[in-house]
Amino acid sequence: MDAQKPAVDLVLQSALLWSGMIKKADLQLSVHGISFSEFCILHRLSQAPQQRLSRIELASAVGLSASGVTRLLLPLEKMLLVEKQQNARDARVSLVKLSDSGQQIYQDAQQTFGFFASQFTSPLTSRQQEILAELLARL
Amino acid sequence: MDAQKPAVDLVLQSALLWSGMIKKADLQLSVHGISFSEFCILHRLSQAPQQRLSRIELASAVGLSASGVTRLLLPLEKMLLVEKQQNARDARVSLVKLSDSGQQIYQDAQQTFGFFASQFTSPLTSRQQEILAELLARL
DNA sequence: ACAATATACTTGCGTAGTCAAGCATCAGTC
DNA sequence: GACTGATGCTTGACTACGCAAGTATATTGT
Repeated sequence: MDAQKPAVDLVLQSALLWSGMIKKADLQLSVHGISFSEFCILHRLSQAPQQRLSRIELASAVGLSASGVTRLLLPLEKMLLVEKQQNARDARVSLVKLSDSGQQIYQDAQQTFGFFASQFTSPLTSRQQEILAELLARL
Repeated sequence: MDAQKPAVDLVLQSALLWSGMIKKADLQLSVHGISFSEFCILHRLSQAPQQRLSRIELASAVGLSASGVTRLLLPLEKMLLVEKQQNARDARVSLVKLSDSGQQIYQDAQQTFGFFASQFTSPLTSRQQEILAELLARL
């Protein structure tokens, strides 16, 4: 049981760190009118083939439930950052495609977020960041 | 801008990882009738001097707002896991003290959580866990 | 071909949390 | 000792989800 203490501390420390990180990121991104979750969506879409994905792919890519994605996309559709499209092969899936203006907003937000992420990780050397990424990737 | 990509990926990867981790932890802890946030509260209280803290100390310790703490504590008070106490020196602060039954529940939950945390971190050697903790501590 | 089951959502309802406003109390200043 | 501002906390209104149930479509077994 005592042997578990480092693991417990590691997990709790990390949870605290990332909840704070998300709040800071939200604050930075708010100048573009989007939240961290919305940025994640745009980010995933932007690197998807044809800038489009189904809603469940999106859900797992950003760690949300299907209903969470549905609700997150509503305002993005209203802002015309994404478009709803149909899949010819399967009428159940409704694809989400990054629109031109969505691409534009994403580019701007990506600048902001990239700067933020660099700042956030700046206490580590790039070698240390690599190590960190690799360790996290194993979890 | 391309130089920022590793930092961006690192941050997004981590956010996804920890949101998933918290969901798993919530699931494990649900057998004790508490959430991950509630466990954090009990954990901090248990290691505080006299097992008690003010609400704002608790808030910053678990990464919540003051109002978030007020609301989280309501059910815990109803379940009698914590008690409200007054501070003789300052009538504004209301201290939160871990009750005996709270201590008991915490011990049980801590077993569960310790096991979970060990499992979660098991892909890494303990040396790697140390390195990870140290890197995270710098952020 | 047709039932049974599985998948991709959407929606209603509930919970967890935030922010802003308000209240009580404390600390410093005149 | 009354005024001013900061601090600790609570509450109202809101947002961001999740889960369970419902709908539409696809797939599989017979």
